[in-house]
Amino acid sequence: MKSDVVPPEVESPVKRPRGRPRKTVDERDDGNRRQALLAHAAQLFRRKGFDATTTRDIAAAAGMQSGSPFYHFKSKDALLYAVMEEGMRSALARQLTTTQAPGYSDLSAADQLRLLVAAHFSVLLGPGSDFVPVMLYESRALPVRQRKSLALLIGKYESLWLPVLNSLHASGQLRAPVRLARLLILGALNWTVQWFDPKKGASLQELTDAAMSLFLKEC
Amino acid sequence: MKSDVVPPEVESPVKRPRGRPRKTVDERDDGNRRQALLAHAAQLFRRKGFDATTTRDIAAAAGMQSGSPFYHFKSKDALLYAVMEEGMRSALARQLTTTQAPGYSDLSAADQLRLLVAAHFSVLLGPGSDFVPVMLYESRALPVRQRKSLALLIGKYESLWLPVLNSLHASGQLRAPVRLARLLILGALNWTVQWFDPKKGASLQELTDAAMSLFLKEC
DNA sequence: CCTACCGATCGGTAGG
DNA sequence: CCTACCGATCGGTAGG
Repeated sequence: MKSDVVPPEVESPVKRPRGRPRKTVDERDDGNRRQALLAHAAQLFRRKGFDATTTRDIAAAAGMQSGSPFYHFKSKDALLYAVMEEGMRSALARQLTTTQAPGYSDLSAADQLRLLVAAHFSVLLGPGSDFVPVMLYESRALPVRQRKSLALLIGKYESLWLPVLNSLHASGQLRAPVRLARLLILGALNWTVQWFDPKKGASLQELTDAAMSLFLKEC
Repeated sequence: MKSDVVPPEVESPVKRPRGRPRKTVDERDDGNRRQALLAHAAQLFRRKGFDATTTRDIAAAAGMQSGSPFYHFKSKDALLYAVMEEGMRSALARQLTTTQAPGYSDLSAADQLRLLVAAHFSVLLGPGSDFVPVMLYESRALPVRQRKSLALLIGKYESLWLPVLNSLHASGQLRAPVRLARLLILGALNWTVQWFDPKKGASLQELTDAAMSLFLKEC
């Protein structure tokens, strides 16, 4: 197919007043259209993976034409990064409201860990939780630059677990080295994305109980 | 500039009669070329993911031209499946030689679990271990038909853990429900693919010790 | 296993 | 945000 048929009717006398919108920013804040794109992108990235999801898929899911996502995001990578950043932001916010709630510091270390685990599961498996799983399982698709930027947030999130784990290690309820214990515990939690189905089997509560009784000695 | 570089030694009189080889089979067993394709595919699938790896990448890594992988595998999907099947086959073989070794049944349940964990880590993180990680992290890319076929092998592998875990549960060394415990434990182990680096940090031995002391009560 | 392709698709863009 | 594209790439194949 060559360039032969140009429809002559598409000639508007009134051009756009000030040219096209700036393209130098990664995204524009045009309200809910951008949010809709993010939510559908998160869902599709989670279900099919980043590479197997086309920008056309995302546009169609949001009710747009194929080129329109690029009005809101300058590239597919930028969309992925926005999804992941939103995921980390919500995970961090959730964790902070947990640890800063009144009475948290009065709890036993075991109960503190239980709250952290429950919050982690909630943001990972609860309703509307597509952003964090995408961050966990698709970060390989991210350019190195942005991966490092995300690593800062991840490091902050992981460091929030250390005081509790140190305390449990000191009291003998956690015997494994704290650094390895944190990696193994978070691994067990993160892997639930692969098999947990809220509509059948165990509840989030039972899952949290099982994790606690698996990790802690309390004897 | 094409028909002059045919090495005369590959011209076997009994080789191929004429025409092209049958295409009805998924693969042909032509020895090490097929194995080389599999190994390079496993490595690339693991590092970049299935969708981000092109059949041209694989061909180049194996020193072939872009169309040649399709002489050995009828599709990119067939290559992925072959990698995964090889992964599961080696994992099962490893696990069976562990549990059927002389003296295994005389060990304590805790020591039996330790052997299973060590074998799992070996096949997951040891030298030349690209096949199992691909199976763990890329099965979403597999057509449903073949995914179900793999699920049989996976179920068999997972069921091998149940006797040991049941025994530990009965003796109080494992308090979590066995079904959930198995999922959480294997999750913790499988996630090590994301962070374990054999060239720095802990050794496989230390990793196994940490996992055992994290999961078991031994009190 | 190579050469020489093809049809389809995809990320992205010009211009409005 | 839509229309109408393009250049590049990719899985796969015909024929030897």
